[in-house]
Amino acid sequence: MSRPTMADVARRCGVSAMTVSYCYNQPDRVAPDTLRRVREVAAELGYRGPDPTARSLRRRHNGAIGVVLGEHLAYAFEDPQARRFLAGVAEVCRERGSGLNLIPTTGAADDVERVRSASVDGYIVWTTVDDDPVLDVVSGLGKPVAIHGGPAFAGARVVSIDNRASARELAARTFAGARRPALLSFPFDRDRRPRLETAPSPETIAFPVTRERLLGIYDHLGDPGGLPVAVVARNDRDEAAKQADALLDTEPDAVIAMSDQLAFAVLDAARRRGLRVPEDLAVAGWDDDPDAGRAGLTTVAQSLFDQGRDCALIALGSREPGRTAEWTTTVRTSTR
Amino acid sequence: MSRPTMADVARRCGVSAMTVSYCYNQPDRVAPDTLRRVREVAAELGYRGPDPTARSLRRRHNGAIGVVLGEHLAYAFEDPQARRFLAGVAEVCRERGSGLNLIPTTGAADDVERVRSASVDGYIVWTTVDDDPVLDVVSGLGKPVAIHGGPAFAGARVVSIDNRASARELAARTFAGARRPALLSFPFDRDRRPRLETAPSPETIAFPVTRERLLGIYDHLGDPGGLPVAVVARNDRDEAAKQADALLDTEPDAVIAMSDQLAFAVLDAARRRGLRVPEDLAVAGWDDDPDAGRAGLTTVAQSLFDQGRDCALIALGSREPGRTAEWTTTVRTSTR
DNA sequence: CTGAAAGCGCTTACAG
DNA sequence: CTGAAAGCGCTTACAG
Repeated sequence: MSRPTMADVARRCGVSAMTVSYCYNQPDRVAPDTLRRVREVAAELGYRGPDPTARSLRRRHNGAIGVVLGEHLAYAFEDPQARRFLAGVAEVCRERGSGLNLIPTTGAADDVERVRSASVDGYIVWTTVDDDPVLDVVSGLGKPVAIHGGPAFAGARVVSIDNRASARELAARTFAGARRPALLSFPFDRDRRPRLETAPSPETIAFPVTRERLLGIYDHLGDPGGLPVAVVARNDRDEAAKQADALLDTEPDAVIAMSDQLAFAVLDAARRRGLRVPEDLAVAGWDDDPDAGRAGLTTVAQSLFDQGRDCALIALGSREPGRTAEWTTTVRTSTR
Repeated sequence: MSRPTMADVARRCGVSAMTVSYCYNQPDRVAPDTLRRVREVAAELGYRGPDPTARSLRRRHNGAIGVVLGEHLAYAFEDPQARRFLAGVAEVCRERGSGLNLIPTTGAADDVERVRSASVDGYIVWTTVDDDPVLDVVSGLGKPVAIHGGPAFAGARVVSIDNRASARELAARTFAGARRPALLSFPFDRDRRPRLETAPSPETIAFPVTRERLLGIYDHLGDPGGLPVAVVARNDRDEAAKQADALLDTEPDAVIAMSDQLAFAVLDAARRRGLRVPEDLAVAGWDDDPDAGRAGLTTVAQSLFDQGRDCALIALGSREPGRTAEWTTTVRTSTR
């Protein structure tokens, strides 16, 4: 015999399968003697409890949520903010006894099927582009969907700060009195090609968070004029060094970076050039990273951990109305 | 009507359910006209494809592996080696179209049930103790199990370097000519209490990797005598600063650390005290971290990424005999 | 190229 | 306190 089933245990005990089922699901309802017998026989047969898949089918409930990551898993683990977010998701999963299914996607053709065929009760989408086919599939499944950072999508709820408003406020602070503002930006789209642009059009940006922040900055500037915008391949301090340098080559006197990691790259580059911060160069970022205080960095503080929690609650079917996440500008010494 | 099922599509099409099934699973076998009809009707009804749970039950195959993490998820993400390991696991999952289920455990009572009730085809166990009840459950499920680093367990395969041999060799190198060797160690057990011990007994150590490395060091020393052993709470450079200091207070002239992260903590502490490396203090670690070269650190190189791959292949049921992972000592300038 | 039937292993509302 | 029956949504080997 291969793995014993509930029916095997029942037969061997001389009881019905549903009595065995009750032993695992509502042991109080079963006579103590029966319970003991069933447990003995189960141990003897090597039966370890109800098959999770069969149980899920019957209960119409998987006890797991899927987290769709718009990048390689290794990248998601390397990004400090992604880690904080996932830690928040994991905390809720633990509280609720729920499983956590990681689904990395990279834009490949089989992404959609891998996402669809995950046995989960709800989805969280992390880092996606406006036209991601995964959004369409996931939102048509009749399961709850939380999208972090956007885009808004019918059948899904977005958890995000108001990126545009935060960018507007940060620009007002950082670009005050500046003559040559500049921006170090997250990638525009999935190809993640690093480059230097001038006042790019927001419509060309596929990542909603990036686009909203650019829009907020344009809101403040009124006319983006010749705003230099360096685009990094990903949110990594060391990898961004080159683009930070390219940006400083344009001789800005104020730089907004789309994260503290990128802002650190700007501060590193400024130090190499002997620039004084904030006198020669004002710098600001997002996230209020643990190192931001030490670095004196002005930044938009937000809790990715809490946003991870919110997304998990949504994916688990909590009915609370999605509220916009909180943010606040923490002003330190890197701005004038 | 709630979510449409395959039967709904079949009825609406005037075909049998199994023809619809074939449309999704073996479309070549279906007449082109039928295929088109079925797809049309499915789209119309909002049917997105076979239910993953029902399919899994029927096929007796979940298309996912479970990774049991012996710590909070946030910790696993913070440890560079854990990240490399998981990246290796994820790579195989992508190649095979398999899902990846993360199951953090902390020694709590409900760990066992959460692990058992995951709908997965195989397990990987990362960072566990000898008497972990999870090992017992997982190995009795009739599913393939890979344990990283040990302990050996009936019904499971271990993927690991020979930690004892590597420690012996590293000790021979690092402690050569030393009069006062010392050790900065991983935690001994799940309570992860930082402390300073003297020549602790290997039997008191619940984590197999830690124990094997201590044994290898004792092999070299012959008599561990008064070997100072500082124990950290976890594998984190900054958090280990305090224990590194406590260890240097014993005035050793050679320190082996159980990872490069911990070795960096020793180098940091040595720098603060103005000690010359290796003249005053020899230092060595494990892992050959990306930063180890820059730091001139002698270390036992191993690929956690490849070990992650191996574990994933085992968990997916690959029949290859488990081979011991490779390691090699990379000698740099931190030892004499 | 398509279908009738069986069955994956379990849980549930209902009787008794 | 326990059981007979139905059914969760699908796939498969077999006929035709």
